[in-house]
Amino acid sequence: MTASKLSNFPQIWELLKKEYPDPQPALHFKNPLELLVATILSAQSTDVQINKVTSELFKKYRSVFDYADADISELEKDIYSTGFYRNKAKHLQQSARVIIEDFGGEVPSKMEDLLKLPGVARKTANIVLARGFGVKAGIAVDTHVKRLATRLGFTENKDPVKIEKDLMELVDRNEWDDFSLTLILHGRNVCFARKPACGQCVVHHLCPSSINPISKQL
DNA sequence: CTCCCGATAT
DNA sequence: ATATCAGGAG
Repeated sequence: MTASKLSNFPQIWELLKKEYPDPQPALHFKNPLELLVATILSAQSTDVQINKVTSELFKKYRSVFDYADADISELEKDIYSTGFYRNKAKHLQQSARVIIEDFGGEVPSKMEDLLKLPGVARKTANIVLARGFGVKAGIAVDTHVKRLATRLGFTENKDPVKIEKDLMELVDRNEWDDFSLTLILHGRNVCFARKPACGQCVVHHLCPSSINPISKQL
């Protein structure tokens, strides 16, 4: 929590906003249920892979009852290529049953309720709340947000919940959702996990982790 | 902390 | 062959 590193935040965020105006989610969905399902499936997978699976899945499973009553091994096959398919199938079915039994069959729109669904923690809940219901409950911290927030010096914490808290203090509440999406886009396009392309980064001169030694000074 | 796990890029 | 991907549960 050193003030020197955090001081770059306003400039970095302004430049990233200019680089990614109107960032949009990559997952395809038409309603809160589809968003919830796609986000549960997205764990440790790519959105390209998830969209490939959900384009068929959403034709077959149209309501929470379709998931609740599904044959579990059939559901596992239907989501197989997303990875972690046993856990995810179980989570989808059990979440659907909780939604039916405790929430009147409607995907809940409160953080407290979403966290009662198996397979849903803060990252997934934040996405569903922000994009599904327009509720600003927090900032979705996924692997990209975690990596970039650390590299850019926005946090020194490693626990996603603590990182989220740090970010919520830095970012204006109205920009929470855009902030997540922007960091994800920049992480996918430039600030790669393995070999960040600092030479192509619009904020490399402000980044404490920039690999380019020339532009780090001044 | 470990485990879950397939698809893709390097 | 290994690292990584809109993570979460036990």
